[in-house]
Amino acid sequence: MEGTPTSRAERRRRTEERILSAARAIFAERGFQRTTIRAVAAAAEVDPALVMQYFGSKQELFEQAVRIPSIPPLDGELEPVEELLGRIGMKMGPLPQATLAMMRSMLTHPDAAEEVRGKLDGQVAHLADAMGSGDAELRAALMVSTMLGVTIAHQLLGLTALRDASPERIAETLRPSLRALADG
Amino acid sequence: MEGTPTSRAERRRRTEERILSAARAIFAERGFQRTTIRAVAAAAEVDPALVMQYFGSKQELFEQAVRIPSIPPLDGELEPVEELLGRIGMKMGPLPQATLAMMRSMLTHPDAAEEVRGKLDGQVAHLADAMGSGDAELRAALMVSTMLGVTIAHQLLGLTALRDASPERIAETLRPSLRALADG
DNA sequence: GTCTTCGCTCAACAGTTGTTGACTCAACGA
DNA sequence: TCGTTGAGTCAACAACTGTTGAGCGAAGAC
Repeated sequence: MEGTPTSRAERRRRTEERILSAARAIFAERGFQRTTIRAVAAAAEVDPALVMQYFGSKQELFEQAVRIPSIPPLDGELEPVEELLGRIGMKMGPLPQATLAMMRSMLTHPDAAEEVRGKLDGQVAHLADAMGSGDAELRAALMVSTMLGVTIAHQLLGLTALRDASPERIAETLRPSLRALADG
Repeated sequence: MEGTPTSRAERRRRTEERILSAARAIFAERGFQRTTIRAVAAAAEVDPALVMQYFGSKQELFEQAVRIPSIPPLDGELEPVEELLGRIGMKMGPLPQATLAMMRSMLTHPDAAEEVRGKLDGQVAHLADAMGSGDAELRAALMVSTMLGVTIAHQLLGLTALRDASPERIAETLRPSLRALADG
């Protein structure tokens, strides 16, 4: 029993984070449309009106919830291709809720689609200009698409053959395939 | 101006098909949740109540609309793996609206997710038992996931690098990658 | 202690949704 | 010709949705 456990500013930050956390979880599980402000509020043990007061609209709540702390760009050492091949395992492991929420919504929420397309286009460009040859952009796009497909099948659809495979094993098995795309 | 262009039975079949066609288009474009009975009815130039009278519920309308005429199983000649590799091009070309509707909805509509998972699991099993070796099932699952990812990126997200690439070129570039998975 | 600020709740509005029942009218069988 | 069937419409209900404004009560400033 602390005397004054929460100052006003502290209280605000906590409930705000509680709402964001609940929103991330529900957006990730149901996608944008099927997520209701009321459901988020209930999960955060808060009145629905408070969610509006904090974030203005459902759309802005979504944007805030899926805004990712921006991964440190690169260690700058490895070639992008080698780095991707090295990080497959990590990308197969448990993804942040924000990413899942984004992916879950990208096929039915135009804004999410735009956002994801932009991010993927960026990865493609980044890979492509480290690959050189003529159809590098296409091959890079197929690498990114492959990662996307495996992630969806694994994390969102739960294909039975992938469900109980460890991230490392998936990464290992997938590597030759991506390698084939990386080279001509 | 035909005298009696439409018998009663004929009329019914036509409007039913008109509704189904409109439903497929809108489901494919917006997914299950964002598709409204009213929108389908309007596109079919029909009263919303008629849609209900014909199909009973939005869910049943969806099921009927995405029910695919079941592709002729196989020509029975080629090995499944070779057949997949041969048909990549076709799968990259314009897909039936029913398939697009299914894919569009699979991340946000539980029933669609279940259906797709089942279909993909089937393809995985079919591929896997033609591949033999130890981790065949995992490799088959990754092949299917790759196809899924490329299709999503190409048809639903519209990655810029894939948007203006011809189906044949995509198939050609993707083949070595899938080949690498098919062999150990 | 007082006044103010502000986190938070309550109750409600307005729009949209899936769904339903009563009704109209032309096609059909006798 | 006449009664019946069934395709199609109209108006409405009930539930749910995002969103809003008035108000309560405790933390903070003075």
